[in-house]
Amino acid sequence: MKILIADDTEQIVKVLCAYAQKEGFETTAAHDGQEALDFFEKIKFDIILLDVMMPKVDGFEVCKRIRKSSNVPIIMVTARGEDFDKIMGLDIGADDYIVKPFSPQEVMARVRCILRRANPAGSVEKKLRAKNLELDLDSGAVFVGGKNIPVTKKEFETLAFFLQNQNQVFSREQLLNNVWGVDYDGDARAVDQHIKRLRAKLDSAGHDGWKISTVFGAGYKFES
Amino acid sequence: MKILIADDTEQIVKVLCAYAQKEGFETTAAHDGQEALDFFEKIKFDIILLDVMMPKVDGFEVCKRIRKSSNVPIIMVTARGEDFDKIMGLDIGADDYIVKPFSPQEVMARVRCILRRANPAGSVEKKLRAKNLELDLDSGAVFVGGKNIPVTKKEFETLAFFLQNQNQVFSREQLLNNVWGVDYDGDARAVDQHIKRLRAKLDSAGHDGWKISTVFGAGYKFES
DNA sequence: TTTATTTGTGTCAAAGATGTGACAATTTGA
DNA sequence: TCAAATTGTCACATCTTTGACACAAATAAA
Repeated sequence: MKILIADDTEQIVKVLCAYAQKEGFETTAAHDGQEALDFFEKIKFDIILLDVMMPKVDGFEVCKRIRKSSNVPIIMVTARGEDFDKIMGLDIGADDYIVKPFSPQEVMARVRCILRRANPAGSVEKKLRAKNLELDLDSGAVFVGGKNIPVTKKEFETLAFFLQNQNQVFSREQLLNNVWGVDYDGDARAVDQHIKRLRAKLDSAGHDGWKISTVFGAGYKFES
Repeated sequence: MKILIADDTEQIVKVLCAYAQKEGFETTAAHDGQEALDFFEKIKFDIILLDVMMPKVDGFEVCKRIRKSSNVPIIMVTARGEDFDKIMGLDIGADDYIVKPFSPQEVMARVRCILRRANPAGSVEKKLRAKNLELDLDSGAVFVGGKNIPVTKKEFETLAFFLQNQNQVFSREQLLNNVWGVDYDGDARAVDQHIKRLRAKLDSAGHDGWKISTVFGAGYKFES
């Protein structure tokens, strides 16, 4: 699943990309309308997120041009609710719209909703797997060898992030950025606690060819 | 089975289409009265849903014009209860009407009801099942292990929604949107009360491999 | 070996989420 | 219209999660 995220605010792009990746999307970021159109020509996306106010070519125009050649789902992002009619009116052709400020979760919920609607067969992969470990993103459930292991929200998100980036070392700071959010400012050792709790739960369930390992002086990685 | 859904609010059209599709309808969406009439000329629908307030040609007018050439079942949707006489009076010729805000499930129940009335022979019993739990969508009855459990309307709708989306976590807000209606604005904790009351009733009836479980920090899900 | 740094882990308190009873508001039915 | 049933709000008790802290254990460096 590929998603194009177009917004001229670097911070927003980063956060949304992070979340989209967490859900298993391959993300592409554009910082103005022209760049968005360029990417659209080169890559076939499954869904597109467009900010209305962007340099060079604004979101409305990008949306209209894309619609000339594609029915790819488009979600518009705007700072003002008044754009509603313009966006949802038939002349633009967007599928949904979101008003700033929004939470990344809200955005991803809309994305999932749109994709589910566009793909009723359920061709969206909602599961993450590694050997005998399985995460169900819909139910928030973790299975080891088919056995359900109850985990908390943060533990689940942490584990999901590792599953999506296997065999890669992440520093505590990187994990905080990706799982907790870019503007989280707490003790990096909080990560340790979650790793510890995850290990305890997963250990008791019995591994098979995978583990969360410590890379001394660097951070943690999920090995499989 | 083909259904025409005419409403100028994109959000409402989308939700209703999604529900209708889930029940096996082929859906067509119109966003104003003229569009609705155009579709009516081209396609033979089994039932038509008309919003009263629509651009270009309002729902009353659409209904009247359709009635000149067809007896297709029509359900009117209105924001005010005062339109009752106008809709149900013989001068219009609608078969049923629904007042906003409504829940998508309520609409589909009316649709099924009208269709059964119009076509008694070809009707199919609509039932939802999970293990020893059974919901009869037509009568609104709940059975656990064959034993009837009396539940209220909202409780039934909540449970029905869970049955249709098993093993998926829903936030209180999502449940409000899907069961209470998209433009319902009340305390999200109302959901808690219904869950609590449902649990109490279902618990006393004896489960078997299923339950409504709490996902801390996320919402509720129906597990089976 | 000694020392400094990093990581593992038990404990705990604060923040926040949920369960629930009481009651008010609303709807339904007679 | 009144009474009963249903639904939603509020307040409060309780439970969960989470992250900070302290100290022990492990690792790397000297």
